[in-house]
Amino acid sequence: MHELPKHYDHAAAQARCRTLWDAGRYWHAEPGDAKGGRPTFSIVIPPPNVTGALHLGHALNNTLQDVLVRMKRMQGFVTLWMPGTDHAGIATQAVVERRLLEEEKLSRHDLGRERLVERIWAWKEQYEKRILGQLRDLGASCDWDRTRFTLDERCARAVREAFFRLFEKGLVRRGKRLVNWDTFLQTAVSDDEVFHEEVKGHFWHIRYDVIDPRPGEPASVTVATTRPETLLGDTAVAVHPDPSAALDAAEAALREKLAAASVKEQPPIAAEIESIQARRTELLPALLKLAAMARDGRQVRLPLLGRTIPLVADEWAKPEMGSGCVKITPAHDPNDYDVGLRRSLPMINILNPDGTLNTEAGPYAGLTIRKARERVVADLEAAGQLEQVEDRLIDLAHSDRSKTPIEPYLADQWFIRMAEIADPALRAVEDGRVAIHPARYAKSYLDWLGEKRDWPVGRQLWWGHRIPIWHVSGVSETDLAAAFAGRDDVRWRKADDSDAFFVCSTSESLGVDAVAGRPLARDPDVLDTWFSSALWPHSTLGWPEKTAELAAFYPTTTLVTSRDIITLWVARMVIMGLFDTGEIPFKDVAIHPKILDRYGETMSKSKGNGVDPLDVIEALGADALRFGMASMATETQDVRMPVEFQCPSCGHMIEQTVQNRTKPRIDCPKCAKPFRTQWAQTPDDLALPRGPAVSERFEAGRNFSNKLWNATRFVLMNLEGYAGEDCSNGIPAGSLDALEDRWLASRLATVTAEATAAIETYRFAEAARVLYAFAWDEFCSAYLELCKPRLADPATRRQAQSMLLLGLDTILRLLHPIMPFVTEEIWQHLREAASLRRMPWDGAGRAESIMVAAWPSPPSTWVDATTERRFGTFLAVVGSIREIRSRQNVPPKTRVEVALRCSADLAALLSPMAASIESMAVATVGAIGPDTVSPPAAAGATAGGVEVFVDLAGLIDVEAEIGRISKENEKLVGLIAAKKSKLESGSFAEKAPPAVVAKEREQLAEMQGRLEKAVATLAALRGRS
RNA sequence: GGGCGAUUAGCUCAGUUGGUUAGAGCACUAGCUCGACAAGCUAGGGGUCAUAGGUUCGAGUCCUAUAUCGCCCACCA
Repeated sequence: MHELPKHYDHAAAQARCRTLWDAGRYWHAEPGDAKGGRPTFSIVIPPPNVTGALHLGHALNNTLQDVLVRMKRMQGFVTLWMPGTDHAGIATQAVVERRLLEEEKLSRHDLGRERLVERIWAWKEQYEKRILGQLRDLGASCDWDRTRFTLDERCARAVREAFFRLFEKGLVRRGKRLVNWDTFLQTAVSDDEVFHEEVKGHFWHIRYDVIDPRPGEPASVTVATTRPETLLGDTAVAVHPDPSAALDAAEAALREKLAAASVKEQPPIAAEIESIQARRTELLPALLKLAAMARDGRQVRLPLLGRTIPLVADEWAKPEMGSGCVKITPAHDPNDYDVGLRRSLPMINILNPDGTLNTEAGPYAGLTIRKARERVVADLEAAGQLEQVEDRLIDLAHSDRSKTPIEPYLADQWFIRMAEIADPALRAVEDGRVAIHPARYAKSYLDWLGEKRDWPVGRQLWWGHRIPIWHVSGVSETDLAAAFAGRDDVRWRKADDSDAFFVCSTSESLGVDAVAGRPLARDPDVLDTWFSSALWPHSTLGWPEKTAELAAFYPTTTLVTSRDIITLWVARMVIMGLFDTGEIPFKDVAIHPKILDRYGETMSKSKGNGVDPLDVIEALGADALRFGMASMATETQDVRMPVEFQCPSCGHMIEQTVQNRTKPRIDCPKCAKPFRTQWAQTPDDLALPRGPAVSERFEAGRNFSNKLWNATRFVLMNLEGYAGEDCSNGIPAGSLDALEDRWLASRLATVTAEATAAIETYRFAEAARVLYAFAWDEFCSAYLELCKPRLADPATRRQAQSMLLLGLDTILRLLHPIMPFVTEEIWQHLREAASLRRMPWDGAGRAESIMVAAWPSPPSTWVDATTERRFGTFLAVVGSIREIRSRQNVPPKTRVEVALRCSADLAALLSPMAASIESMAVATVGAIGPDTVSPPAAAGATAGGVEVFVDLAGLIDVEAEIGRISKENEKLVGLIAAKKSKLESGSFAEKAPPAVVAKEREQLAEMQGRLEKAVATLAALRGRS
């Protein structure tokens, strides 16, 4: 006999399974296998950044992908899950640079481009290994032989080719753009890499004097700014061209808002209206004059530098705000930049790339922004130009990567024109070729893409794909044509604003030093990380080569990702996939929720509210983590996950709160022993045992693993004498005479269909719930219990063994995508102990691993609603006996005498089940049939049309029974009254569909019958007491 | 400012096109060491489905408003 340990050992099982899977390479996909018409299924992993370790979001994302991939593989698809990591340009370089500065006090310039890139590669090797290891720990069945990296040679080739094609079509341009400049990393960053944070600041009111004011004209204008140092780059002061009309419009808008506002919102709006009215008398006359002066082309003097700058009329200056006038610094403010373009103003860049001021700033050149601000303010004050200083909270843009303030900065940038290439991507989602699940997320995709904003792709970094462009000046079109004659891997284009040429090539090196004696200079920029990410589905498969992989697996089937990168990544993949290959990159996009902590905050390492997936894997097992993840993957937007610290000494769970989550050590309130957290710094703290941050939400999965393990343990303990099935359809000889066997077969067919459909439509939580409930409540609690007496009887033993194996094996296969380790471990035990078993859906031979076992496909003829209903009656009878026992405080081992009154039909059904009732309810079943008479002292109940009598003679607490029945009757009377009034109200019976009405009547009759009987029982009991 | 979503048991969440007496896990209460499983078994308590209106024979489910919370996007001299 094959006996298992009492507890499932997840650590040992995980190690064994990984060895087995790697030995068999079951995760590997060969494109050649798809030739015989076998369907394919492919997924590319959203490549994790090599900046660090995987977090719970990754665990969720990858669990869901693996669930899909494992099911499809078992269903016989040629299944590819492409793994890989992302070089994450700016993020990775920032991390490495910061460490360099902290540990060696070196900047990237001290090291130089080549050596810095070497350092980053070393970092990448280390973290990539760790990340891939974590994915394996999670059980991800990626095709490890194909692991890619967004910066590897294959991806680089695709990047050069894609860029080249964009360049060739004139979609890559270079021009002046106002960018978010990160002065620490000295690169432009995209809007997506910027976060806003409120900081305390000031609002400075500065007076600019009008040049040669005429009588009756204002002698000065006052403007307000939070960044006084930018006045050094001012090239105008703006006033609204028609301040009177603008005030009217502002007031009208406010009045409209006031009318629609709630009572609570009204006062501040009313105050705003008042302030506008006040402005009409206090400010408007001056503004009107200024507007007229602006039309006359009058000028003001820039304080400190003394330059003369024009007064311009522009709608951007809002008369209802501030002084009504605004300084214009086109090179350092996005709105001012627009004004500058509209009014053809000069644009003066006052910053060096490192954030110090350049020579345009005159005496302030060389100062940092902070120092310059102090000096400018002091000098303004000394000059008497500073009118007022207010304290104010400022929403300041910071770089996501360096955490330093962003400076808007005018610079030459590469960008990709979206106008032409966005349309096909819009259409692909509009017409459903790319389907987003849940569908509501399609809106953010379409909205974002509809704006068709140019994509700035250059980054002034060293870590990334170098832009495949060379600059050359002083040459002619003819020189270039001569130099690159016969080369179709080279294209060039004249710069828009100079006589230089840009030369683009798909080759890594152009192979020439000079064109007509002029040197070629490689562009120093690298591409935005998202550029290589956008190519990920086709670049990993070998594009632009016409590889077998590309033919077999592209377009991929499904992309699984979280909602925050729908625009950044999903949309760009669709754009580039269509542009490069003419085909969509994937058919389905499955969006999954974000995991938040108990307060609804996003998890992050810096907040200290995160959970390390490896802690969960270690403490509860990878299957527990995965089951929890699948259960959380509902269609709602976020999932809250309360986090606890687990005391390493006593196992006690300590709720993680805002107060304790950043403490380096915590004293366990139960055992009083201290443990350390991720924040431990001092040697004393570091010496303590570590208390992992976990969540009780994963315990259900751990318990479920153990439940499956023990169900298996039971089956294996009872396999003696098992000789395999002797019929070809997998259903044991003797067919399905027993009700419970027909029921099991029916349930297996139903549950298989439900679970399969749920996974196929990305309802992972539904799949987890259905399988959990079936395995636990139906297979273990009901079927397994029923088998106990049958296994003891030689006449039924063999049938029970076969059916137990059928049920267990099916459950294992259905659960394998969600819980691969425990199901594989059990599978291997079954291979050993029950090698003769054969499932109806198995072909010849037996799978060495459950990974490649056939997905169950019970015939729909197994589904039998009548049997399921009847079995429900049986379970209800057992349930009501148990309930009576419990209420009567009958000791668990004491048998009770039971009689059942029911129709002849039901009696025929229940009689063969008597032994089962006896074993499940610790009872002795007496009479069953229509003529059954209630014992004189009995506790009664009605269950699915069966009257259950438990003889209480000698055991009972009659008063308790009277109390219970009375209480129940009260409830029943209420329900009956409600139902009656509903049926008799007239309108219900007239208007509701007949089927619904009939059902209601049926229920009413049943309730009334039940009540009558209960009243009779009550009378009998009262008579005795 | 624009868009999207959430509000159901103490906690975390399900709840299909409107139709039995609204479910699960955890937590709670009582009882249980019988050879599958105490990470378990049996039974139980606990919900005017955020609030106010409306549509309907019938609303957790549909509509309108309100409140609270969250996310995305844009903007803030």
